[in-house]
Amino acid sequence: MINELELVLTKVFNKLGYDIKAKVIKSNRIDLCDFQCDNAFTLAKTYHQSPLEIGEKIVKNLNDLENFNDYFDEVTFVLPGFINIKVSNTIINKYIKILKSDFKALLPKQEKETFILDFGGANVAKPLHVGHMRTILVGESIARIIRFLGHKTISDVHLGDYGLQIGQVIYGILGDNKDINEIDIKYLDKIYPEMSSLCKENEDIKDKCAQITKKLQDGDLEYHKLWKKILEVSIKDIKKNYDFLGANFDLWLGESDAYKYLDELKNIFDSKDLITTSEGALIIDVSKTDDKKEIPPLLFQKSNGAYLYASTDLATILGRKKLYNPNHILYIVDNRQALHFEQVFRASDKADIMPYSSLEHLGYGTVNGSDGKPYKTRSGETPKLENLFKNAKELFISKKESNKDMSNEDIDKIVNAILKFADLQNSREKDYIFDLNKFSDVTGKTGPYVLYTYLRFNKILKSQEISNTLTNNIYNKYDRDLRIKIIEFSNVIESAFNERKPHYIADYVYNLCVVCNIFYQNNYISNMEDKTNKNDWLYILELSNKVIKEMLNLLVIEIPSIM
RNA sequence: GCGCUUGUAGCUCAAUUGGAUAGAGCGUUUGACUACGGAUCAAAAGGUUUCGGGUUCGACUCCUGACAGGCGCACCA
Repeated sequence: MINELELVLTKVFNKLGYDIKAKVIKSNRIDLCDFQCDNAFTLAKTYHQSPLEIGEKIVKNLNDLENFNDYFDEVTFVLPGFINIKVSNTIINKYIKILKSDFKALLPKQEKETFILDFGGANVAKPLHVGHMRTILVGESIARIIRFLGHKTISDVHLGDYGLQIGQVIYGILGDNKDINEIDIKYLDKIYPEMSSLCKENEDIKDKCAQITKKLQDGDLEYHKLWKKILEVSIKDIKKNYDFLGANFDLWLGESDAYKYLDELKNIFDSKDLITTSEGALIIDVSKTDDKKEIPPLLFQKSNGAYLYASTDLATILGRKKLYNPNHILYIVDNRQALHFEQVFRASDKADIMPYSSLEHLGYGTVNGSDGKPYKTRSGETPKLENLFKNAKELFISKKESNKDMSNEDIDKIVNAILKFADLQNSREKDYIFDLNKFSDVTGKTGPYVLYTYLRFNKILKSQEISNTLTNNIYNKYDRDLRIKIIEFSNVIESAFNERKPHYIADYVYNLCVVCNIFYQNNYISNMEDKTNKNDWLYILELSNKVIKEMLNLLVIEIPSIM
């Protein structure tokens, strides 16, 4: 609808001699109008006239349009320069009908592209924590938004499966004389933190662990066997947790899979003379002459010959390019790695592997506890993700007497909704506070509120006959507000896609539900005598529930059968 | 030290990317059903957007300085 309004206004602009594309936005003053256009200000500047003069001219021309009523109820000029638009029932219903017949009709038409999404990147053998939930939710949500617009996505979990922590764990296993068949997730959860702190205290042990890691990477058979076992056990646990969150990965690859590209990668950099030696290590200078800040060089290979995070990330880009030739690679990774990605992207660009512009680091903020510090349990440990789920579930069940009669499946879905909505309504890139109390919160701006709204309407819809016709009537303010809100959804998805921000969708679906609930409270449908009115409303409700359902899907939230 | 980032109601967060009177939820106070699910709805109180300067018709938003928090800076990932 906004696009069409812009076209109409642009035509008037052009007719008046103003060469500019009109911009229409949602009104900031819904007490005054539905939409507003603020172009009179900018026009005033470029054409050296007063906003008043220009604005009034535009408004007059709009009002003189022959087909004015196809679009508008009222267009007015308000000082200092606002053009306020109230749209007509005709255009509202036109768009409602379009959506009803083709739900995606109003989305922007874009050329189909391939996106690789790199998220979830857990480190094998290290316990999962709340931060992993963040990357999963943001990553999976963005993947679904991209797919909704018709693009192709390939999700890759990109496990950290070949780094120092593996050497540490193997060192621990050997020290314990642990039988390979007795290695399970409980053991890994115990041994990794032990070895990690041991290495911090003892340089010699750390060196030994690094040597083991290097030997593993060089193909040592015994270590390889242990590594395989660690992978098997750890991935099984990771999958269990990621399944609970509903994340789907097309690829379960990791750093180790990038190793086969390292030689070729090195040759590419060598052939372009981009690698230099520094203190025994190989580095790549990624600074640019016009840099305002100093970007340190990328460390490509350690002095002992081992490869690092940056090199495997580059090798991964090379591998992805060869296998899938994507248009974009998106990394949904903690903000703290911004510098790392800046270096990697620059290096990739310099060596013509993939251009800088096609690589995006979608950083997310740190998840903190209610004290504003990284989320910890009372005893000071980082809580395991699995326990978090368990606690959330218990809290939810204790919330209401009837909750314990629900099926386990429904409980899981609602708990998921609580966690995901609480998480995804925050803007992606900022740190945020993860409050356990939010787990038990089911009123207000929460997942359950949205689910409740959907289920309530769904019950009415299922019990009624609905014909697929809509009159041109709009019956009251609540009705009108709902229709306008529904139409907005395509614009919301477009912005969420452009900026890779799922919270736009969370915010929208919540607000849509608020409008729905106000409508519900004020309009009683079931026993209505006016059958035309009744059918129109059912038609609208059916559409709004469809929108809610699709938006929830984009937020990775499933709908339970009952609440 | 260099760099990045954040600062909005008591608390947790938004603000259509420079627009009008800065919006929600929680919490607090007060109301609403012999109706489709009360996990709902209506209303009130709560703000010098950390502080100062600048840019302009207009600034939470951009620039600049201060203050306060968080984070990153080569052989971890």
